[in-house]
Amino acid sequence: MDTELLKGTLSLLILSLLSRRDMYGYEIAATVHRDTDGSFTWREGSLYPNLHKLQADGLIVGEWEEKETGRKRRYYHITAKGKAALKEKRESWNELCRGVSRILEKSDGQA
Amino acid sequence: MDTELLKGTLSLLILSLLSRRDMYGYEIAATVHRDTDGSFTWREGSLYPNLHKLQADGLIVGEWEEKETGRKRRYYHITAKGKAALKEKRESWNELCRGVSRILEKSDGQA
DNA sequence: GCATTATACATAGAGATCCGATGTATCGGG
DNA sequence: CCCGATACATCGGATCTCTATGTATAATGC
Repeated sequence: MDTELLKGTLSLLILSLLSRRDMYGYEIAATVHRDTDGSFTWREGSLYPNLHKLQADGLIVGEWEEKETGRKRRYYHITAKGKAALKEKRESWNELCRGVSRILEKSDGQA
Repeated sequence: MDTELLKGTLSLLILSLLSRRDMYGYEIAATVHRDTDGSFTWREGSLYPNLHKLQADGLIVGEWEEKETGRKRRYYHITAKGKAALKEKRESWNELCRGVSRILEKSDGQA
């Protein structure tokens, strides 16, 4: 996978996942990895700074939770502002797909 | 349009356009702008450095041409290496679309 | 019991990309 | 004759993701 193409999709997918339910960082990465059959593998160096940024922008909020038997995890919850941002990012994504598809289809069969 | 998502698509689309026919820089930008109904607007600061890079990597070759009545333009031609790279980038793009779609669809209706 | 692996968070530095600003020069229309 | 569109180019900045590294705890294997 050309990782360069991934840029910008991280925030979109994190927000999308958190719209399902609250999750913690490690769980988010594992879910994406599983749901894409291993196509997407996010590194800690990409994931955690992005989560901090989304929180700083007020799109998500994180809270430490210590389960009875488990270890400490920081669960993230999407905010109203985050849901609005998700809607916009979804639309941007669809617009990007449409645009790229049009160019690729017009050039099809000539490569 | 969230320009962050555009990253990585520039090279893909340039190669795709040049697989139709030879084009010069300004024409490439104008074609993309037109074919996407204005969704994509590439700036000179993105376009020209990228063309130079593609040429440095041997994926395209450029040649100055001075038409009888026109001004000087640098026409770019895709190489065999460029066509191979285009094929790979197309596949990466399809993989990205599949992956993102899966995540978004699973989360649909909950945002 | 003890070592290794998986879980779980975090940051620093490097590399790559795209954009805004700026510069040069030519061509055509009013 | 000026101005906008055409046509190329570069620089610096902002942003993103990755690699590498660090800390700490729980579970697993032997």
